[in-house]
Formats: sequence, C-alpha cells, structure tokens
Amino acid sequence: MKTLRLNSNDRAVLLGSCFFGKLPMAATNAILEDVVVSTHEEHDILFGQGEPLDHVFFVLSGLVRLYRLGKDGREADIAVFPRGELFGESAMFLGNRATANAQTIETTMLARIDSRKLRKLAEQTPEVADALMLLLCRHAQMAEDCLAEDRLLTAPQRVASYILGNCPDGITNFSFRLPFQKNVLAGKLGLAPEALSRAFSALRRSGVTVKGRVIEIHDRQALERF
Amino acid sequence: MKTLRLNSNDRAVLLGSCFFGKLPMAATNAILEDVVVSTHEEHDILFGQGEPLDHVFFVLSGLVRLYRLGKDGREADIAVFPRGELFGESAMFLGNRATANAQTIETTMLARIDSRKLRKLAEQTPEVADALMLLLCRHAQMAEDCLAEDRLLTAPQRVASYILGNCPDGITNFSFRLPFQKNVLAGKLGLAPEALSRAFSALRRSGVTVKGRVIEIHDRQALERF
DNA sequence: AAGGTGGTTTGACCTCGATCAAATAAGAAT
DNA sequence: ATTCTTATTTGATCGAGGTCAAACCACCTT
Repeated sequence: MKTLRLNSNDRAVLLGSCFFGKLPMAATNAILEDVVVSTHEEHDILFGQGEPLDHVFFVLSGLVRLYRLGKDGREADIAVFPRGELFGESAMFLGNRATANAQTIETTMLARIDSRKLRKLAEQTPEVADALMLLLCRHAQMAEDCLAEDRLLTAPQRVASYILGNCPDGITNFSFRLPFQKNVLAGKLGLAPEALSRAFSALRRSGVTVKGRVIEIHDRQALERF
Repeated sequence: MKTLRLNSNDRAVLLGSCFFGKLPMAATNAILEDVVVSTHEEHDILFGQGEPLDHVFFVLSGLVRLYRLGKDGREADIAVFPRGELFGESAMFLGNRATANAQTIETTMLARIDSRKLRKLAEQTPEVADALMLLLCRHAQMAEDCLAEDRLLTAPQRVASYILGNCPDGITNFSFRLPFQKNVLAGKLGLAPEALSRAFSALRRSGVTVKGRVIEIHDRQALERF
C-alpha cells in the first residue's frame, strides 16, 4: 500500500459521485482538504471486523468487497463497492469499530476521509448530515433487498433480477458487460460459483446468452416472468 | 383503527426509548406536539410496499412486522419491531415511498410522526440528525446481520444465535420468555415454523429446554460451540 | 507452438430446509 | 371441565443448492 495525494482525475471522480455531487462546494473542499489516497493490490485486506476504524473510504478506482466471516472460515459477502461509492460509514456511529471485513477485489485506489472530521462537519452542515442519512439509507436498502431476494428467489431468479437491474426499462433486446468476474457476482448473490454457472445455463432457455463477461438478453419479458 | 392522543404512559414509553432518550427536551417536545396515536387489531396492514408514506412510526405497545412480498405471494420478513422502536424512516429519504409492507402482529398502539416535520427538525438540530443517523445505521446493521446469518449459519445455529442474543454474557444457566409466538420467530429467522421446531429439538441435545414460550439454557458454552 | 495458470463449467453426490399431511398440544370460550 | 380453535410438533418426501472432482477454456508467458 502506497499513499499519495489527490490528483485532478481523482477530484473528478469524487465530485461526480453520488455522495459529493450533492454537497455544497465549501463542505466538499473541507472534506477533501486532508484526504489521504492509498493504492492497493488485489486481495488486500483493508480492515477486519471489530477492529478500530477511524475513516470512511471512497473508491476512486477498482472494487472493494465487504464480508463477514463464519466460525468455520466461510465468507458471506455483504456488499460490493465499485468506483464512486463510499463505504465504512457505519463504524462512525458504532464506536469506530468495523462491523465487517473489507478486501479489495482488484487493484484499487481509495480516498480515506477522517471520520471525526466528517462527523463534525455533519453537525455544522445540514447538507452533509442529509447526504450521510441518504447514504446510510441506501446501504440499509441494499442489505434489505439482498435479504429479501435471498429469502424469496431461487438462484436463477436472483440472477435474472441482477440482469434486469442492469437493463434499462422498456428495452427488450439488450447486452452489457459484467463489471467483475463471475466469481464476484456469485458471492454478491450469495451463491457458489457453480450455482451461478448453472443459473446462467437455466436462463439460456429464457433468451439469455453469456459469452465471457458479456451478457445478452433477447427477451426481457421472459426474464421478468422467470 | 382509532386515533387518540398521547397519554402519560405513552409519553413514558417515548421518553424512555433509544431514539427519544438521547434528544434534547425541546426537540422531543417539538416532535410530540402533533403526534397522532392510532390503535390497531392484530394483522392490520399499516402500509404496503411502494405506497406513499409520510410518517414515521413509533411502537407504543404491541409488535409490528416489516416484510416483502414475492411474485408468488410468499412473504419474507425484513424486521420485527417491539415496543419502543421507531420504523418506517427510510421512506423519508426515498421519496416518501414505503420500501416494504408493514403489518401488526398483535394488538398495537402506534405514534405517527410527520416525516416532513422530523426532517426539518433534523436540519435545525444536530442532535436529531445524529439520532436519525444512528437509527438508520442500526437498521442497516440489523439487515446485514440477518443477511450474514442466513448465509453462514444453519437453522439450529441461527436459533442458537438468537437465544444467545437474549442471554447476558458470562452466565451459563439462564431462562427467558419469547416475546412473541414461535411463528413470528420463525419468520424473523427466515425459517418455516416446522424448521424452527426441529431446530429447537436439535438444540435440546445442547442443553436447551423449550416449554411453551419459555426457553431454558443449561450450558452456554455448548450453545456457543454449536 | 507449448505450457502454465486461474477462471468457469459440468457431473455426481449429499445435506439442509421447504412442503404437505397428520397428530398433538395449548389456549380461549362456553 | 368440555369443546372449539389455533399453535406447534412430527413424519415423510422432495428439490435447491453446496461440495468435491474433473474437464474445459481462455489468456498469458516463455
């Protein structure tokens, strides 16, 4: 891990992100003032569950996985964060202890924001507090969505739902590229890689074609019915 | 459903709760000023997923279940809220639309707080914003915990974990009464009632006795190892 | 081209928990 | 207490998905 300073491309990513995009310039500048940038190899461990954690992380590039460990060493993914996402914010409200493990999935650049400072800023600036509340809310929704899908849908249905979530409404014919390895998608959906593979082949009958990382949809309706 | 005004017992529950307990008196009073109380039969539907929702709910007494519906009509519980808990806050940040269905599990009294007002108050009062952030964070954690348990633990392990969550640390011999029907516990743990029953009987071998709603633990260690 | 290396797929098997059906138990009402 | 109704338990069966092993494939290096 090497630490650097923000370059102009980093600034663009930050300013274009969902969190910073809505903040007043003054607040953004105050936060960015003493941000630290760090680069990580793939599979770097960023922090572990229960460890002290006094920053919030912003993904400048790459991919990060949040997960919990079972007693037997098995891992359960809680969330995956691509570029432009902020994570680790819950530690800020829970005694500065991480509530999960975090690991980079690929080479990644992160901006670290001091949580004490962010929190103080939230106290003084309603917009910052509001952005934080929205962030927390979105993360809660992500977890609830996952939970509901795990409980209500079969593996092929979860995959169909993921595909549809990447397909603009009203379009029947569509194709896109997975933003990560199938490996990772499997984890995110709570499946073993084998199960994901079988789910894809089950969806082939509903007009889904998979070539490497590229997914093609030929019949949106069929997918929605699945 | 009948609507009433706050009586003194209601006030006590509100003031003693986790959310209101930490607020400055002025803020609490401002919120309570135009709270509306409603009473509900068991199994009353409070709101449905996607419907407009412009309050936040506080449970004065009774029990409320938050759940999502599958295409086939099956239900997946997201959370269960006993007396003293606040719920429905996420709608406030997501366009005033409910993100799940809510139903009373038993006869229930609710206090309804106008979300516009609460939000305005959060803007003006850092303590209110802070309490809201903590609430959102706790709800996110609940969902993440559930998700991780679903993915990492078997049914008996999840039940063991639930029991341990109700047992003070360091005590080996302990007994408590379930705060709701087994039915409800099953839903909360993402199990069919039959599976919960079988899980209990599997735990009998680890020193857990179940008589009606009363759970007895004779060997905490054994339960933790399970 | 040959050989690695690691991701993905396929096959075989097995376990967990859902489901359906039936038996019991536990409350509630009379 | 007796009866009625609603939980809970138990039994039997079945299917989804995990696991292990092996085949396959793609991409990279030499």
